[in-house]
Amino acid sequence: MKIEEIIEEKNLKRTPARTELLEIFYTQNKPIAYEDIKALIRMDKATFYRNVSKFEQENILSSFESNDKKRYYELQKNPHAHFICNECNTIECLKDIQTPKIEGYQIVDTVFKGLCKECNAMKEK
Amino acid sequence: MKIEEIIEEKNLKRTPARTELLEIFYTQNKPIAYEDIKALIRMDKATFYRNVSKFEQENILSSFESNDKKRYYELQKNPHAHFICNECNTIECLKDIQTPKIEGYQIVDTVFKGLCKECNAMKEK
DNA sequence: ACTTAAATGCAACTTAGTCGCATTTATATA
DNA sequence: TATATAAATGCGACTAAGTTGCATTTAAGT
Repeated sequence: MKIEEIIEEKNLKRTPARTELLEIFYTQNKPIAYEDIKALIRMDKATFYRNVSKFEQENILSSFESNDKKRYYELQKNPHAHFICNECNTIECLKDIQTPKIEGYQIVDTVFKGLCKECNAMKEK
Repeated sequence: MKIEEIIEEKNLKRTPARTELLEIFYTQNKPIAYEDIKALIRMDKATFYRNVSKFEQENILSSFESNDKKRYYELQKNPHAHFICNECNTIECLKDIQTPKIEGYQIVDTVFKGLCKECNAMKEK
């Protein structure tokens, strides 16, 4: 689906800031925080935060907080779980892991925390 | 296991601040953030953060970040997953959900995000 | 009692994220 | 095509979580 279609489908105003943001989220195929994106965008940070917040309400983006206190945003097409390593702090997309269902709840995102493959192997030695 | 035993088992110095902190974590049987605890403790916030950080290194506590940007800490005895509601922001302990294993990784904590039972039922209507 | 490394308190600092307000702009309608 | 208006933006000030450096205190071994 094209960016313009997403914006219009949700009855949002099609502003340059929003197009710019969604284009970046489409290109970067991983969760990104404001810090990662700020050099690429022209809008004010208040505009950034207001827009991602709106996108989240509209289920265009999902987000989670990482160990570094920053909020990471990602497009909601192809939802998948994430793994945050407590040792090296990298964030990994787990596209092959299916997350469990919980009766009555609606799960939008799943975050596992612990030791990633590399750090875990390191520790075994 | 008693608090004194935990501290000594990990070869930590037994200070009043640490005893106080662990006593609170034992009493409160849910994840707590600095804001929740600050009225109850006498230590400086730097001491709080340095200690919970140390406790985490020693696997006495685990932590995760919630929607409100705050880090929540919880004792590591009886580890279990958590559910954070994107609507009402409550944090729920999922003691009956067993978290999936991932080959090669060590999972310390699992956080599900989405709509809790109440908010999900509300939305169905 | 003495020694010493570790823990603490304090104050200054950093930075993610928010908010109010004046201005601008996308879109609907006449 | 001009106009009205609600929504979006930029700016600047603000909030609060968490960190850091440093001087002082303290737990624990000898």
